[in-house]
Amino acid sequence: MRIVNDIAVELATYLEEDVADVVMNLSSPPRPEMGDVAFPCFRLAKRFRKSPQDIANDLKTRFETEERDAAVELLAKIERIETAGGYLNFFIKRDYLARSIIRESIEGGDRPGTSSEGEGKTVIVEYSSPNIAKPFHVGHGFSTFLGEAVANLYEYGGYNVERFNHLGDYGTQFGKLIVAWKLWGDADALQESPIDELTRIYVKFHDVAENNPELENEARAAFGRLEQGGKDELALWQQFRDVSLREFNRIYERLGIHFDNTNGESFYSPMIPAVVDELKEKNLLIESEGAQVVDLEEFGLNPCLILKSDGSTIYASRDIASILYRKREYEFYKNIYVVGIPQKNHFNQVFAVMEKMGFPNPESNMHVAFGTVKFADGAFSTRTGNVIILEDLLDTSVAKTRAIIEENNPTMESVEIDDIAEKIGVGAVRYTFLRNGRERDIVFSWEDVLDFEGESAPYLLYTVTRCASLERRAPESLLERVQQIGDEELELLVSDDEQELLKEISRFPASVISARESHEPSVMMRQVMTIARAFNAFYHNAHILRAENEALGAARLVLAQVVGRTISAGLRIAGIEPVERM
RNA sequence: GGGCAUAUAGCUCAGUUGGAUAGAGCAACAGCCUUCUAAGCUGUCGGUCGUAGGUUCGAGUCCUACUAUGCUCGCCA
Repeated sequence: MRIVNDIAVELATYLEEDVADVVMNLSSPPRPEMGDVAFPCFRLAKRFRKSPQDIANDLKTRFETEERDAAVELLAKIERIETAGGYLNFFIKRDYLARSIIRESIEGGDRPGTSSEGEGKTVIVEYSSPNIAKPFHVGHGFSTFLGEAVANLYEYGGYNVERFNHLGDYGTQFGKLIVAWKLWGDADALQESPIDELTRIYVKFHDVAENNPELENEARAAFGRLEQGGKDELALWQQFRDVSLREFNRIYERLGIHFDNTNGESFYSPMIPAVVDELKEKNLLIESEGAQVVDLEEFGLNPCLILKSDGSTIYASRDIASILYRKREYEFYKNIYVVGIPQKNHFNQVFAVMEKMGFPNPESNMHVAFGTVKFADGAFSTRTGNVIILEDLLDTSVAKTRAIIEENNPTMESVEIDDIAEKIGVGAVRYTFLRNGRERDIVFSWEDVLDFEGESAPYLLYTVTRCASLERRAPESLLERVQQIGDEELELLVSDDEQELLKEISRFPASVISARESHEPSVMMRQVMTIARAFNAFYHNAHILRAENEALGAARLVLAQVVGRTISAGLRIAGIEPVERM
């Protein structure tokens, strides 16, 4: 709400403080009957040597008697000012509040609260990053959904976003796969169901290696040959990579996610010698137990391993190479890694090495960490097959959605149901990963993911369909009136329900900014949920198409449209596609 | 043992740079479909904010210690 800023400007003038500082202190009272905007005066008590209550009273008087034009103009929009226990509470005129919030929201069109703050700035978001030859389970889903939402949040702020999928396509694990394939591989099975076959031999490798430790050495040797460009190894690696990528792309297609860059670890590996040279040149590399490390004691971290004792590379060296490459090619403003919490230490080390190398703005590299998806009795494990494949979860969710739609809409055509069930079912899964703070672990439960009541994506989508349905059913004359809605009509939205809803709508843009700055889509998600709840209460209590008079009906329909557009915008940022009916 | 997280209602979680009577959803219970979609709405029940100190006019929020849990601590990623 712009008037909040106007109030802050006045207060700042009276108190001779920065407007920004005053804005920070303004808040909303806990209950609507206490006002719309609150200013706590406690911290001013020392400065003025008065009680907060007295200061609040002085400010109230000052507001009410000030004769400057700006102040008079502002006061005209304020119903009254009250003081209560050290708080200065402003009651904004309801008609003004209704008109200004709706106008402000309409200005944003389908993207309310969008901005151009990021113009000319490139942000790299690395996310998803599955490992070749391993199943795409719901743990990868977390990175995929969170990363996409973070990328969307930056785009919404006008940034140029580069979506990176840092494929895990290199490392000792491929040595293991190569060895395992030569021992037990089945070419037909690989064509039939590549990930299953690769997982099978990978699991078998670990089983057998437990009693035959020399297999591990063979695997390391095989990876060494791969890195040296060995023909056999390279051909196998390429094949494993191709078949895996085919499966991953099917999932990304379904999710509507498109990466700008899918260079995996293998892409950066050849750049490592240059990194090693640079580290040597800067005297940062020291030998330790046969390996090459960078000491990070000054950062309170353990040494970062750059080259293993056999001279082959490791993930830290690949990540360092990738940062240098990205800076060179993209001149990024931020380089964001959406990777699980367990790798926090790793990224701290890598970023510390960057700082030691004299990398400009080392804090532009950041780790956006997220919690672990696990079962009640422990973490997922590919080796034991104790995982939930993301596609299975999506299919189950879509199937359940379909059953509900069929029950509620006996006449709906099958193709339409397919389309809607897919969007809602997938949306419900995505929402599960975005609803809470990202660093929280998720204990997987079918029951929770498939609960479509209360705080859920279907609830939000249902609210959107209610708004859409109103528009479909509205008579032509009302729609025309809505097209050219006037201030005098919008000013009719003064009931408690309407005012509450309006205030929640007005908070959406700030929630998007906050979500972006903290890389927490949940912040925006919650605001959207609050708007939906407020709308559903309003919808239940008030008639819209059958309002007391047409002017009020038109205003309420505009309100419903604004709600629909705002929730839809939030859903799209979350990667969830709104539907018209369900 | 060192480091980093986390601890709020029976369960899953919010709680804005420290501010007014700590909030949602689920579960349980009681209501609301002849009325714009009941995947909805309303109400009831439910809390020593892990424990103990400290800072402050004021602490769920900041500091210290402790307890519990999780992650991590070079040749996997």
